[in-house]
This record gives sequence, structure tokens and C-alpha cells, in this order.
Amino acid sequence: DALGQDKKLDDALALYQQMKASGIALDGVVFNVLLKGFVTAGRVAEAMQLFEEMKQNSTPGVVTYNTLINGLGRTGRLGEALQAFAEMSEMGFTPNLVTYNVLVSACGKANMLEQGFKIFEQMQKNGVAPDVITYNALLFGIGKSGQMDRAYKLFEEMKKQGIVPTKVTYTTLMQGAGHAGHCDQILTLLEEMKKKGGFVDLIAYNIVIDKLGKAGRVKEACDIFSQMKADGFAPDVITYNAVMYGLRKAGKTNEAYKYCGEMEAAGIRPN
RNA sequence: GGGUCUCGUCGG
Repeated sequence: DALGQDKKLDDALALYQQMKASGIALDGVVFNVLLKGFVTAGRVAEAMQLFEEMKQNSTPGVVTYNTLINGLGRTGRLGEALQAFAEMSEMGFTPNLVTYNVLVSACGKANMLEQGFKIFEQMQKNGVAPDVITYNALLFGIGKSGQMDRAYKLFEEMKKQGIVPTKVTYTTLMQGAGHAGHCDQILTLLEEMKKKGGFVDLIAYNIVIDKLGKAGRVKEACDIFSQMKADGFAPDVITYNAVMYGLRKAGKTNEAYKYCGEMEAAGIRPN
């Protein structure tokens, strides 16, 4: 699993072959881990091949299906993901919270928001209660489709249901507000996150700086950049790219170069 | 008893 996460999937495969050759018994978890490796590397064909192999050995389980559905969904193959979802039920596996979350998330990314809401309803009919990840995934899809009024309604609704928003909820709303061009909302959300304590993180600052810069509010972007450092956050390459993009867009190329120098001085490699 | 699955950030 560690090798697979670390872009060393082929080393993981070698280890797997070695295990097989030494006659070590391989259980379903080993296969799931490999499947996940293929899926995160975008090697879907090999993932499908391994999955077929697993079926011969009758090692697939709910986690296997979830991993596979996630892989299909995140590579834009929503149709195949839904097919795998149907198949798992036929095989007698009961979809769990993760299964539904993977599907809702895939729908949002694929601009199939209404399909996502259908699954949201279906899970509840089947007695699976949505959690904060489900709502965050829906908010992502709503934000991507530019319907922020609907996003704020769902945000209120989730709280009414007793779901506690996380920092991901807030940054997801920020992104949506950015898509809709609502920079002031982003700043309001940042203030709310600060009040919560412990909600503001590097990603939140990166989003704020990016959106302000793209909206031409480059002075504010630079101010937030200073503020994040004052708050003890170290800008990363994404932060620097975002400020520099905004500065360059505003024609402040010299200013952008200053940040570039600062970045290198901070030991951050340009990408 | 433990190990595997799901949500948010830039540029290209």
C-alpha cells in the first residue's frame, strides 16, 4: 500500500509477484491494495484485469467494489461505475456509506449533479445515513454548476440534520463561490473559518489567494499572502503560483518576480 | 484484536 501511494506501483507489483512465488497466502486485502494502486495511477485496464482475476478467486468484497467504482468514477467513466454498482448488488454485496459517497462524488465531478442527488435519495431509502463527506461531495457538484444559492441551502439543511461541517465543507463552498465570481463570499467564509478555530489551513489560503488574483483583486491577494505567513502557515508552490498568476494577469510582472525569488529563497522548487 | 475503499487548492 505504501509503495502504491508513493508512485512506486511497479515495485509493489514486484513484491506481489515475490509473495506469490514464495507461496504466501494472499487474502482479499492484498488484492484490494493492488487494485487501489492501479486505480490511483489511472491504470484502469490493469485494474479491471486484476478485478476479473479476483472474481476467479472469489476475493472481491464491498471494499473491492468501492475501490473499483471510485477508479471508474474519477476517470470519468460514470457509466461503467454505475454498472459496477449494479453488479455488486447482483453479487449479493450491500452498498455501504463509502459506496454511495464514491458515487455521489463521481457524479459531481462529471457534472451529473442531478444523478448525484438521485443516489443521495436512494441511499436514504436504503437506510444508509449520509455523512459530512456525502454533503461535501454534493456541495462540490453544486458549486461546480454555479448554483451557490442552492449550495447555501444545502449547507443549512445539513446542519439541521445534525451534520457538523468540516474545514473541507468550507473550502468546498469557497471554491463554488469562486466559480460564481463571489469573492466577497469567499472572504466571509474565511472569517467564519477563523472564528471556528483550527479550520483555516493551507488549502483555504490557497483558494482565497487564487480567486482574488483571478478576479483582479491582486492587492488583497498579496495581503492575504502576508496574513497567512503571520498566522504561521508556510506557503507552498501552489500558493506562489497563485499569487504570481494574479500579479502577472494584472500586469505586475516585476512584483511577480519578487515572489518567485522569495519562493526559491524559501527552498521551494518551481514546478 | 489489527492491515485495504470515499470529500476540498494553483499552473501546465
